Amino acid sequence: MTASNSEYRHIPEATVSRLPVYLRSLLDLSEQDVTTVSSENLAAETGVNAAKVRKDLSYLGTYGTRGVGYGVGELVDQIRDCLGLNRNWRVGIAGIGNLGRALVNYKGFSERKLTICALYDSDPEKVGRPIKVGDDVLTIQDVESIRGDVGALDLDIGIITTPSSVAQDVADRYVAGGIQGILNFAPTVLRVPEDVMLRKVDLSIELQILGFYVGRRDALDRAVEAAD
Amino acid sequence: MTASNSEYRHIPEATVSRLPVYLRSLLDLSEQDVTTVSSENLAAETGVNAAKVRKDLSYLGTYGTRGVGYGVGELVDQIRDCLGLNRNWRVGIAGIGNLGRALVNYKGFSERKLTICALYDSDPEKVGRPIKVGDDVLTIQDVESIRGDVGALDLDIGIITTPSSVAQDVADRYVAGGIQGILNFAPTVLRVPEDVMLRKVDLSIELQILGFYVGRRDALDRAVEAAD
DNA sequence: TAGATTGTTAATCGATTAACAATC
DNA sequence: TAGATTGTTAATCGATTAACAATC
Repeated sequence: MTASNSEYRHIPEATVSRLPVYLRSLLDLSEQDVTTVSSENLAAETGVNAAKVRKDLSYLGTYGTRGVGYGVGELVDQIRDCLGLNRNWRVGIAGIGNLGRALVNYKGFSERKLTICALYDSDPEKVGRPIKVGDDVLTIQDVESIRGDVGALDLDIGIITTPSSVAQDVADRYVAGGIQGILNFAPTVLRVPEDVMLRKVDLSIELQILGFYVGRRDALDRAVEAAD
Repeated sequence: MTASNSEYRHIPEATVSRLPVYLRSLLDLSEQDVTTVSSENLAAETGVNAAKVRKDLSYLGTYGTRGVGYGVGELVDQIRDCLGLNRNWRVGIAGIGNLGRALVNYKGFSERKLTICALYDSDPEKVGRPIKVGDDVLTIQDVESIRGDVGALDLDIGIITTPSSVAQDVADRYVAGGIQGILNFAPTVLRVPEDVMLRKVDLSIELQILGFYVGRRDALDRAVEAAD
Protein backbone atom coordinates (compact mmCIF):
# COMPACT_ATOMS: atom_id res chain seq x y z
CA MET A 1 0.00 0.00 0.00
CA THR A 2 1.38 3.36 -0.97
CA ALA A 3 0.62 6.77 0.40
CA SER A 4 -0.93 7.74 -2.90
CA ASN A 5 -3.65 5.18 -2.28
CA SER A 6 -7.10 6.71 -2.40
CA GLU A 7 -8.04 5.16 0.96
CA TYR A 8 -6.62 8.15 2.78
CA ARG A 9 -8.87 10.77 1.23
CA HIS A 10 -10.88 13.09 3.41
CA ILE A 11 -9.31 12.35 6.75
CA PRO A 12 -10.46 15.15 9.07
CA GLU A 13 -7.84 17.75 10.02
CA ALA A 14 -8.38 17.01 13.70
CA THR A 15 -7.65 13.34 13.13
CA VAL A 16 -4.50 14.05 11.11
CA SER A 17 -3.20 16.25 13.91
CA ARG A 18 -3.54 13.33 16.34
CA LEU A 19 -1.90 10.68 14.16
CA PRO A 20 1.65 11.76 15.12
CA VAL A 21 0.62 11.53 18.78
CA TYR A 22 -0.58 7.96 18.34
CA LEU A 23 2.54 7.15 16.35
CA ARG A 24 4.84 8.25 19.14
CA SER A 25 3.01 6.10 21.71
CA LEU A 26 2.95 3.14 19.34
CA LEU A 27 6.69 3.40 18.77
CA ASP A 28 7.19 3.42 22.55
CA LEU A 29 5.01 0.32 22.90
CA SER A 30 6.83 -1.33 20.03
CA GLU A 31 10.14 -0.77 21.81
CA GLN A 32 8.69 -2.49 24.89
CA ASP A 33 7.81 -5.43 22.62
CA VAL A 34 4.08 -4.87 23.05
CA THR A 35 2.39 -6.33 19.97
CA THR A 36 -1.30 -5.53 20.53
CA VAL A 37 -2.99 -2.48 21.91
CA SER A 38 -6.65 -1.71 22.60
CA SER A 39 -8.23 1.66 21.94
CA GLU A 40 -8.57 1.93 25.72
CA ASN A 41 -4.80 1.39 26.17
CA LEU A 42 -3.91 3.88 23.48
CA ALA A 43 -6.36 6.37 24.97
CA ALA A 44 -4.65 6.08 28.35
CA GLU A 45 -1.21 6.49 26.72
CA THR A 46 -2.12 9.56 24.74
CA GLY A 47 -4.79 11.24 26.83
CA VAL A 48 -7.28 11.00 23.96
CA ASN A 49 -10.83 9.67 24.44
CA ALA A 50 -11.08 5.96 23.49
CA ALA A 51 -14.04 6.44 21.16
CA LYS A 52 -12.09 9.16 19.42
CA VAL A 53 -9.10 6.86 19.04
CA ARG A 54 -11.27 4.23 17.38
CA LYS A 55 -12.92 6.75 15.12
CA ASP A 56 -9.55 8.23 14.15
CA LEU A 57 -8.04 4.81 13.40
CA SER A 58 -11.10 3.82 11.40
CA TYR A 59 -10.16 6.49 8.85
CA LEU A 60 -6.96 4.56 8.13
CA GLY A 61 -8.96 1.53 7.09
CA THR A 62 -9.87 -1.37 9.31
CA TYR A 63 -6.85 -2.61 11.20
CA GLY A 64 -8.28 -3.68 14.54
CA THR A 65 -9.66 -7.04 15.55
CA ARG A 66 -12.81 -7.09 17.66
CA GLY A 67 -12.24 -8.61 21.06
CA VAL A 68 -8.47 -8.31 20.60
CA GLY A 69 -7.32 -4.83 19.69
CA TYR A 70 -4.93 -3.36 17.14
CA GLY A 71 -1.60 -4.75 15.99
CA VAL A 72 1.05 -2.27 17.05
CA GLY A 73 3.29 -2.97 14.07
CA GLU A 74 0.49 -2.74 11.51
CA LEU A 75 -0.74 0.49 13.04
CA VAL A 76 2.73 2.03 12.97
CA ASP A 77 3.09 1.13 9.28
CA GLN A 78 -0.37 2.38 8.50
CA ILE A 79 0.12 5.73 10.17
CA ARG A 80 3.58 6.20 8.68
CA ASP A 81 2.10 5.46 5.27
CA CYS A 82 -0.72 7.89 5.81
CA LEU A 83 1.59 10.67 6.97
CA GLY A 84 3.90 10.17 4.01
CA LEU A 85 6.80 8.97 6.16
CA ASN A 86 7.32 5.92 3.98
CA ARG A 87 8.19 7.85 0.86
CA ASN A 88 10.99 10.16 0.01
CA TRP A 89 10.49 13.91 -0.21
CA ARG A 90 12.83 16.10 -2.19
CA VAL A 91 13.13 19.55 -0.66
CA GLY A 92 14.82 22.86 -1.35
CA ILE A 93 15.66 25.35 1.39
CA ALA A 94 15.52 29.07 0.66
CA GLY A 95 17.18 31.41 3.15
CA ILE A 96 20.48 30.08 4.47
CA GLY A 97 20.67 32.06 7.70
CA ASN A 98 20.75 30.59 11.19
CA LEU A 99 17.51 28.70 10.88
CA GLY A 100 18.25 27.45 7.36
CA ARG A 101 21.66 26.21 8.46
CA ALA A 102 20.11 24.56 11.53
CA LEU A 103 17.74 22.64 9.27
CA VAL A 104 20.61 21.59 7.02
CA ASN A 105 22.42 20.14 10.04
CA TYR A 106 19.29 18.67 11.53
CA LYS A 107 19.68 14.88 11.59
CA GLY A 108 15.94 14.31 11.70
CA PHE A 109 15.79 15.44 8.09
CA SER A 110 17.82 12.57 6.73
CA GLU A 111 16.42 10.05 9.22
CA ARG A 112 12.99 11.01 8.00
CA LYS A 113 12.48 10.84 4.30
CA LEU A 114 13.43 14.40 3.54
CA THR A 115 16.29 14.86 1.12
CA ILE A 116 17.75 18.32 0.85
CA CYS A 117 18.41 18.81 -2.86
CA ALA A 118 19.11 22.52 -3.15
CA LEU A 119 19.91 25.62 -1.09
CA TYR A 120 18.99 29.18 -2.06
CA ASP A 121 19.76 32.67 -0.88
CA SER A 122 19.54 36.13 -2.41
CA ASP A 123 22.69 37.49 -0.73
CA PRO A 124 25.48 37.64 -3.38
CA GLU A 125 27.96 37.04 -0.55
CA LYS A 126 26.37 33.67 0.16
CA VAL A 127 25.56 32.53 -3.39
CA GLY A 128 28.22 30.13 -4.63
CA ARG A 129 29.37 29.06 -1.19
CA PRO A 130 29.63 25.32 -0.60
CA ILE A 131 27.64 23.86 2.28
CA LYS A 132 28.03 20.38 3.67
CA VAL A 133 24.72 18.50 3.62
CA GLY A 134 25.21 15.09 5.18
CA ASP A 135 27.92 13.42 3.11
CA ASP A 136 27.32 15.68 0.12
CA VAL A 137 28.22 19.26 -0.57
CA LEU A 138 25.69 21.66 -2.07
CA THR A 139 26.44 25.09 -3.48
CA ILE A 140 24.11 27.90 -2.46
CA GLN A 141 22.21 29.08 -5.54
CA ASP A 142 20.58 32.42 -6.22
CA VAL A 143 16.83 32.46 -5.55
CA GLU A 144 16.49 33.18 -9.28
CA SER A 145 17.20 29.49 -9.87
CA ILE A 146 14.24 28.26 -7.83
CA ARG A 147 11.72 28.47 -10.64
CA GLY A 148 13.70 26.29 -13.01
CA ASP A 149 15.01 23.93 -10.33
CA VAL A 150 11.61 22.75 -9.08
CA GLY A 151 11.12 20.78 -12.29
CA ALA A 152 14.79 20.09 -13.06
CA LEU A 153 15.59 18.73 -9.58
CA ASP A 154 12.12 17.28 -9.05
CA LEU A 155 11.52 19.16 -5.81
CA ASP A 156 8.38 18.21 -3.89
CA ILE A 157 8.51 20.70 -1.06
CA GLY A 158 9.91 24.21 -0.88
CA ILE A 159 11.12 25.24 2.55
CA ILE A 160 11.23 28.94 3.39
CA THR A 161 13.57 30.10 6.14
CA THR A 162 14.02 33.66 4.91
CA PRO A 163 13.13 36.89 6.72
CA SER A 164 9.43 37.75 6.46
CA SER A 165 10.11 40.56 4.00
CA VAL A 166 11.16 38.23 1.18
CA ALA A 167 9.16 35.13 2.10
CA GLN A 168 6.33 35.92 -0.33
CA ASP A 169 8.79 36.54 -3.17
CA VAL A 170 10.39 33.15 -2.55
CA ALA A 171 7.00 31.46 -2.29
CA ASP A 172 6.03 32.97 -5.66
CA ARG A 173 9.19 31.50 -7.20
CA TYR A 174 8.44 28.03 -5.83
CA VAL A 175 4.88 28.29 -7.11
CA ALA A 176 6.00 29.52 -10.54
CA GLY A 177 8.18 26.42 -10.76
CA GLY A 178 5.19 24.20 -9.96
CA ILE A 179 6.01 23.10 -6.42
CA GLN A 180 3.55 20.78 -4.64
CA GLY A 181 3.92 22.09 -1.13
CA ILE A 182 5.55 24.89 0.85
CA LEU A 183 6.76 24.67 4.41
CA ASN A 184 6.98 28.18 5.80
CA PHE A 185 9.16 28.91 8.81
CA ALA A 186 8.92 32.69 8.33
CA PRO A 187 6.49 34.39 10.73
CA THR A 188 4.28 35.75 7.99
CA VAL A 189 1.12 34.78 6.15
CA LEU A 190 1.83 33.63 2.60
CA ARG A 191 -0.57 33.67 -0.28
CA VAL A 192 -0.39 30.72 -2.67
CA PRO A 193 -2.84 29.13 -5.12
CA GLU A 194 -5.32 26.71 -3.59
CA ASP A 195 -3.74 23.66 -5.16
CA VAL A 196 -0.41 24.29 -3.42
CA MET A 197 -0.31 22.94 0.10
CA LEU A 198 0.96 25.49 2.55
CA ARG A 199 2.06 24.62 6.06
CA LYS A 200 3.35 27.09 8.59
CA VAL A 201 5.78 25.92 11.22
CA ASP A 202 6.18 28.10 14.24
CA LEU A 203 9.29 27.31 16.22
CA SER A 204 9.14 30.33 18.49
CA ILE A 205 8.66 29.29 22.05
CA GLU A 206 6.86 32.55 22.75
CA LEU A 207 3.88 31.69 20.61
CA GLN A 208 3.63 28.27 22.14
CA ILE A 209 3.70 29.71 25.64
CA LEU A 210 1.29 32.56 24.95
CA GLY A 211 -2.19 31.60 25.94
CA PHE A 212 -0.89 29.73 28.94
CA TYR A 213 -2.55 32.07 31.35
CA VAL A 214 -5.91 32.10 29.66
CA GLY A 215 -5.82 28.36 29.34
CA ARG A 216 -5.07 28.01 33.01
CA ARG A 217 -7.96 30.28 33.87
CA ASP A 218 -10.35 28.18 31.84
CA ALA A 219 -9.14 25.08 33.65
CA LEU A 220 -9.81 26.76 36.98
CA ASP A 221 -13.25 27.80 35.83
CA ARG A 222 -14.06 24.23 34.93
CA ALA A 223 -12.86 22.99 38.29
CA VAL A 224 -14.99 25.57 40.09
CA GLU A 225 -18.05 24.68 38.04
CA ALA A 226 -17.51 21.00 38.64
CA ALA A 227 -17.44 21.69 42.38
CA ASP A 228 -20.81 23.49 42.29
CA MET B 1 -7.41 46.53 33.80
CA THR B 2 -5.61 43.46 35.03
CA ALA B 3 -5.46 39.99 33.62
CA SER B 4 -7.27 38.70 36.66
CA ASN B 5 -10.34 40.67 35.62
CA SER B 6 -13.38 38.46 35.19
CA GLU B 7 -14.03 39.85 31.71
CA TYR B 8 -11.79 37.21 30.19
CA ARG B 9 -13.69 34.17 31.39
CA HIS B 10 -14.80 31.51 28.98
CA ILE B 11 -12.93 32.59 25.90
CA PRO B 12 -13.12 29.66 23.46
CA GLU B 13 -9.92 27.65 22.98
CA ALA B 14 -9.99 28.32 19.24
CA THR B 15 -10.11 32.05 19.87
CA VAL B 16 -7.25 31.96 22.37
CA SER B 17 -5.10 30.12 19.85
CA ARG B 18 -5.62 32.93 17.35
CA LEU B 19 -4.91 35.83 19.72
CA PRO B 20 -1.11 35.50 19.36
CA VAL B 21 -1.55 35.58 15.58
CA TYR B 22 -3.51 38.84 15.78
CA LEU B 23 -0.97 40.21 18.22
CA ARG B 24 1.91 39.63 15.84
CA SER B 25 0.12 41.42 12.99
CA LEU B 26 -0.91 44.27 15.27
CA LEU B 27 2.67 44.76 16.44
CA ASP B 28 3.76 44.90 12.78
CA LEU B 29 1.09 47.50 12.05
CA SER B 30 2.05 49.45 15.14
CA GLU B 31 5.65 49.57 13.92
CA GLN B 32 4.41 51.02 10.63
CA ASP B 33 2.59 53.70 12.67
CA VAL B 34 -0.82 52.41 11.67
CA THR B 35 -3.25 53.46 14.42
CA THR B 36 -6.56 51.95 13.28
CA VAL B 37 -7.37 48.64 11.67
CA SER B 38 -10.64 47.15 10.44
CA SER B 39 -11.59 43.52 10.89
CA GLU B 40 -11.25 43.26 7.10
CA ASN B 41 -7.65 44.56 7.26
CA LEU B 42 -6.73 42.25 10.08
CA ALA B 43 -8.35 39.35 8.26
CA ALA B 44 -6.20 40.04 5.21
CA GLU B 45 -3.06 40.29 7.38
CA THR B 46 -3.65 37.07 9.24
CA GLY B 47 -5.55 34.94 6.75
CA VAL B 48 -8.47 34.62 9.19
CA ASN B 49 -12.10 35.22 8.12
CA ALA B 50 -13.23 38.78 8.94
CA ALA B 51 -16.38 37.68 10.79
CA LYS B 52 -14.23 35.37 12.86
CA VAL B 53 -11.86 38.23 13.67
CA ARG B 54 -14.75 40.34 14.95
CA LYS B 55 -16.21 37.49 16.94
CA ASP B 56 -12.80 36.72 18.46
CA LEU B 57 -12.15 40.33 19.38
CA SER B 58 -15.63 40.67 20.85
CA TYR B 59 -14.60 38.20 23.58
CA LEU B 60 -12.00 40.72 24.76
CA GLY B 61 -14.70 43.28 25.42
CA THR B 62 -15.82 45.99 23.03
CA TYR B 63 -12.84 47.82 21.63
CA GLY B 64 -13.91 48.62 18.09
CA THR B 65 -15.75 51.66 16.79
CA ARG B 66 -18.47 51.10 14.19
CA GLY B 67 -17.65 52.77 10.92
CA VAL B 68 -14.04 53.22 11.98
CA GLY B 69 -12.39 50.02 13.14
CA TYR B 70 -10.18 49.03 16.06
CA GLY B 71 -7.44 51.05 17.73
CA VAL B 72 -4.20 49.16 17.14
CA GLY B 73 -2.65 50.24 20.44
CA GLU B 74 -5.73 49.40 22.51
CA LEU B 75 -6.02 46.02 20.86
CA VAL B 76 -2.36 45.22 21.51
CA ASP B 77 -2.78 46.10 25.18
CA GLN B 78 -6.00 44.18 25.43
CA ILE B 79 -4.58 41.00 23.90
CA ARG B 80 -1.39 41.23 25.95
CA ASP B 81 -3.52 41.58 29.07
CA CYS B 82 -5.66 38.65 28.13
CA LEU B 83 -2.69 36.40 27.39
CA GLY B 84 -1.04 37.31 30.68
CA LEU B 85 1.88 39.10 29.02
CA ASN B 86 1.43 42.14 31.20
CA ARG B 87 2.15 40.38 34.45
CA ASN B 88 5.19 38.62 35.78
CA TRP B 89 5.42 34.85 36.00
CA ARG B 90 7.82 33.13 38.34
CA VAL B 91 9.03 29.83 36.92
CA GLY B 92 11.20 26.91 37.93
CA ILE B 93 12.96 24.69 35.39
CA ALA B 94 13.45 21.00 36.15
CA GLY B 95 15.90 19.08 33.99
CA ILE B 96 19.03 21.06 33.19
CA GLY B 97 20.12 19.21 30.06
CA ASN B 98 20.47 20.72 26.60
CA LEU B 99 16.89 21.94 26.37
CA GLY B 100 16.83 23.25 29.94
CA ARG B 101 20.04 25.15 29.37
CA ALA B 102 18.70 26.52 26.08
CA LEU B 103 15.67 27.88 27.90
CA VAL B 104 17.89 29.45 30.57
CA ASN B 105 19.82 31.27 27.86
CA TYR B 106 16.74 32.13 25.87
CA LYS B 107 16.39 35.92 25.80
CA GLY B 108 12.67 35.74 25.10
CA PHE B 109 12.17 34.54 28.66
CA SER B 110 13.38 37.74 30.27
CA GLU B 111 11.92 39.97 27.56
CA ARG B 112 8.59 38.31 28.23
CA LYS B 113 7.45 38.34 31.79
CA LEU B 114 8.95 35.01 32.75
CA THR B 115 11.44 35.09 35.61
CA ILE B 116 13.49 31.98 36.15
CA CYS B 117 13.64 31.57 39.93
CA ALA B 118 15.01 28.05 40.37
CA LEU B 119 16.72 25.22 38.51
CA TYR B 120 16.38 21.54 39.38
CA ASP B 121 18.01 18.28 38.39
CA SER B 122 18.25 14.82 39.92
CA ASP B 123 21.81 14.15 38.77
CA PRO B 124 24.14 14.51 41.82
CA GLU B 125 26.86 15.62 39.41
CA LYS B 126 24.76 18.62 38.42
CA VAL B 127 23.19 19.52 41.77
CA GLY B 128 25.09 22.38 43.39
CA ARG B 129 26.52 23.70 40.14
CA PRO B 130 26.13 27.44 39.58
CA ILE B 131 24.38 28.52 36.38
CA LYS B 132 24.30 32.04 35.02
CA VAL B 133 20.71 33.22 34.52
CA GLY B 134 20.75 36.69 33.02
CA ASP B 135 22.72 38.85 35.45
CA ASP B 136 22.11 36.45 38.33
CA VAL B 137 23.58 33.11 39.21
CA LEU B 138 21.38 30.23 40.35
CA THR B 139 22.55 26.99 41.89
CA ILE B 140 21.03 23.78 40.57
CA GLN B 141 18.93 22.21 43.32
CA ASP B 142 17.90 18.61 43.79
CA VAL B 143 14.39 17.83 42.54
CA GLU B 144 13.61 16.97 46.18
CA SER B 145 13.49 20.74 46.82
CA ILE B 146 10.70 21.39 44.31
CA ARG B 147 7.85 20.62 46.69
CA GLY B 148 8.96 23.14 49.32
CA ASP B 149 10.18 25.75 46.83
CA VAL B 150 6.85 26.25 45.06
CA GLY B 151 5.49 28.04 48.11
CA ALA B 152 8.77 29.42 49.43
CA LEU B 153 9.82 30.97 46.10
CA ASP B 154 6.26 31.72 45.02
CA LEU B 155 6.57 29.80 41.77
CA ASP B 156 3.65 30.16 39.35
CA ILE B 157 4.71 27.79 36.61
CA GLY B 158 6.81 24.63 36.71
CA ILE B 159 8.73 23.92 33.53
CA ILE B 160 9.70 20.33 32.77
CA THR B 161 12.63 19.69 30.43
CA THR B 162 13.57 16.27 31.76
CA PRO B 163 13.64 12.98 29.89
CA SER B 164 10.19 11.38 29.57
CA SER B 165 11.02 8.71 32.15
CA VAL B 166 11.12 11.17 35.05
CA ALA B 167 8.70 13.82 33.80
CA GLN B 168 5.75 12.44 35.77
CA ASP B 169 7.80 12.29 38.97
CA VAL B 170 8.79 15.93 38.57
CA ALA B 171 5.21 16.92 37.75
CA ASP B 172 4.04 15.19 40.95
CA ARG B 173 6.55 17.22 42.94
CA TYR B 174 5.36 20.50 41.43
CA VAL B 175 1.76 19.51 42.13
CA ALA B 176 2.55 18.48 45.71
CA GLY B 177 4.00 21.95 46.23
CA GLY B 178 0.81 23.54 44.94
CA ILE B 179 1.95 24.83 41.54
CA GLN B 180 -0.61 26.66 39.38
CA GLY B 181 0.57 25.52 35.97
CA ILE B 182 2.99 23.13 34.32
CA LEU B 183 4.70 23.63 31.00
CA ASN B 184 5.83 20.26 29.72
CA PHE B 185 8.54 20.02 27.08
CA ALA B 186 8.99 16.26 27.57
CA PRO B 187 7.35 14.17 24.83
CA THR B 188 5.05 12.36 27.22
CA VAL B 189 1.51 12.66 28.53
CA LEU B 190 1.41 13.87 32.13
CA ARG B 191 -1.39 13.30 34.60
CA VAL B 192 -2.14 16.18 36.93
CA PRO B 193 -5.22 17.21 38.96
CA GLU B 194 -7.86 19.11 37.04
CA ASP B 195 -7.17 22.40 38.77
CA VAL B 196 -3.55 22.46 37.60
CA MET B 197 -3.17 23.87 34.12
CA LEU B 198 -1.05 21.66 31.92
CA ARG B 199 0.42 22.78 28.63
CA LYS B 200 2.54 20.66 26.36
CA VAL B 201 5.06 22.35 24.12
CA ASP B 202 6.38 20.36 21.24
CA LEU B 203 9.52 21.77 19.74
CA SER B 204 10.34 18.83 17.54
CA ILE B 205 10.27 19.79 13.93
CA GLU B 206 9.28 16.25 13.01
CA LEU B 207 5.88 16.48 14.62
CA GLN B 208 5.22 19.80 13.00
CA ILE B 209 6.15 18.43 9.60
CA LEU B 210 4.25 15.16 9.99
CA GLY B 211 0.87 15.41 8.42
CA PHE B 212 2.24 17.56 5.63
CA TYR B 213 1.43 15.00 3.01
CA VAL B 214 -2.08 14.27 4.18
CA GLY B 215 -2.77 17.96 4.49
CA ARG B 216 -1.57 18.52 0.97
CA ARG B 217 -3.80 15.78 -0.30
CA ASP B 218 -6.81 17.38 1.34
CA ALA B 219 -5.93 20.66 -0.33
CA LEU B 220 -5.78 18.90 -3.68
CA ASP B 221 -9.10 17.21 -3.03
CA ARG B 222 -10.71 20.54 -2.29
CA ALA B 223 -9.28 22.06 -5.45
CA VAL B 224 -10.59 19.16 -7.51
CA GLU B 225 -14.02 19.39 -5.93
CA ALA B 226 -14.13 23.14 -6.47
CA ALA B 227 -13.40 22.54 -10.16
CA ASP B 228 -16.35 20.16 -10.52
C1' DT C 1 -26.56 62.71 6.10
C1' DA C 2 -24.07 58.82 3.64
C1' DG C 3 -20.66 55.51 3.89
C1' DA C 4 -18.26 52.39 6.60
C1' DT C 5 -17.68 49.03 9.88
C1' DT C 6 -18.83 46.89 14.13
C1' DG C 7 -21.25 43.44 17.10
C1' DT C 8 -24.44 39.75 17.03
C1' DT C 9 -27.70 36.56 15.26
C1' DA C 10 -28.78 32.27 13.30
C1' DA C 11 -27.79 28.78 10.10
C1' DT C 12 -24.36 25.50 9.03
C1' DC C 13 -20.65 22.72 9.45
C1' DG C 14 -17.43 19.67 11.67
C1' DA C 15 -15.73 17.34 15.83
C1' DT C 16 -16.65 14.80 20.04
C1' DT C 17 -18.34 11.01 22.56
C1' DA C 18 -21.64 7.69 24.83
C1' DA C 19 -23.74 3.71 23.59
C1' DC C 20 -24.23 -0.60 21.51
C1' DA C 21 -24.64 -4.05 17.83
C1' DA C 22 -21.28 -6.76 15.45
C1' DT C 23 -17.91 -10.09 15.94
C1' DC C 24 -13.41 -11.95 17.20
C1' DT D 1 -19.61 -20.20 24.54
C1' DA D 2 -18.37 -15.93 27.31
C1' DG D 3 -15.71 -12.00 27.56
C1' DA D 4 -13.57 -8.42 25.22
C1' DT D 5 -13.15 -4.96 22.03
C1' DT D 6 -14.02 -2.99 17.61
C1' DG D 7 -16.57 -0.08 14.23
C1' DT D 8 -20.40 2.88 13.72
C1' DT D 9 -24.48 5.33 14.90
C1' DA D 10 -26.69 9.30 16.57
C1' DA D 11 -26.99 12.87 19.82
C1' DT D 12 -24.49 16.75 21.37
C1' DC D 13 -21.39 20.23 21.53
C1' DG D 14 -18.54 23.89 19.81
C1' DA D 15 -16.68 26.59 15.94
C1' DT D 16 -17.39 28.95 11.60
C1' DT D 17 -19.36 32.36 8.78
C1' DA D 18 -22.86 34.99 5.95
C1' DA D 19 -25.91 38.45 6.77
C1' DC D 20 -27.58 42.55 8.66
C1' DA D 21 -29.27 45.79 12.17
C1' DA D 22 -26.94 49.08 15.03
C1' DT D 23 -24.26 53.01 15.05
C1' DC D 24 -20.10 55.78 14.51
